[in-house]
Amino acid sequence: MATPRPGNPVRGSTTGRPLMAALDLFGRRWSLRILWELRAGPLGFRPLQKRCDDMSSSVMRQRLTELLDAQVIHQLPDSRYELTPLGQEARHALNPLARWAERWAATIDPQGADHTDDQSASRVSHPDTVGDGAPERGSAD
Amino acid sequence: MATPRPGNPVRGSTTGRPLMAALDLFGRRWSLRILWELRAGPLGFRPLQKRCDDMSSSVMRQRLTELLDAQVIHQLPDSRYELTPLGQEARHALNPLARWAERWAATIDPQGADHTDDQSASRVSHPDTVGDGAPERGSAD
DNA sequence: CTCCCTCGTTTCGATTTCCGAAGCGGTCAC
DNA sequence: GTGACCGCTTCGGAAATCGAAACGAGGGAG
Repeated sequence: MATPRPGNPVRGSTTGRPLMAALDLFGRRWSLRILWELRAGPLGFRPLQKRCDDMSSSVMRQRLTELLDAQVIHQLPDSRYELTPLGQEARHALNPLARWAERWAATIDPQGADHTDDQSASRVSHPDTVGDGAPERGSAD
Repeated sequence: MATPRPGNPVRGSTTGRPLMAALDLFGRRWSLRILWELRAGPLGFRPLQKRCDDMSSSVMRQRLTELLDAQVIHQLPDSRYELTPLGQEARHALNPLARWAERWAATIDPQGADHTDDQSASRVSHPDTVGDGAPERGSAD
């Protein structure tokens, strides 16, 4: 399937508006997750796959190709995958969504839910919630 | 398919971390688009469908059910769909992504810009990308 | 050297999701 | 009545995704 690019018609939108292209690209299964899991640094194929809850390798290859094509990630000489600067920006654009998810959890689930099989919702220690890999940013959040 | 909720295991993640639930919910086709198209105010089923580039009604019903279930939208007495406060927040959390999409377009387009089977690609000012809808009434954006 | 493990990647059949068109019952205008 | 919307459902076919197996390449251990 064609990699969505701004300026082209995409799935579900005949006009190539950038946002629609982005919504197509990131609306595909696992793309956002891959972006998210690469936040802490480059990862190889199989390690990345494991982090993504062992997603199927065929789909993973497909997503990686699309993200490479969209210049959101690139491949290092040692063949690991890394976010491009553009990719890092996209990843940062995800922060508000992550924060919203926390509020969401708190709102629809005020007491009942014990998502206690992991350390969600109220902890800052896990490098996994909203924490950027890099503390030194002044960028656009 | 079960509507993703924070605190439950979701597709592709056995832990129910809120972000993963959100990524599952919004990673499904059209969900983000629906959120986006409801930004300007409540819409009925068919009008909304038309705005979403005539997506198939079956999938639309499915997405609506999930979003209702997740309390991101609700249904008015006249049966139109509207963002809940929570939904509006989610919709706002999308703004950075919309802005990123613009930068993305600007970055990767200069080179590959011959996708000329539509009218796009070189105008930089789309009136409809980040602009919150409904300028005609002073809503709270 | 062989044995074993990991790596990136491809292939293929089975399952799930999505599409798209048709149809249902309802309301309102003509 | 007819016709045009409406919210919503059904169903067959197309497409995306899954999951497991396999490939060659590389590396370390014995």
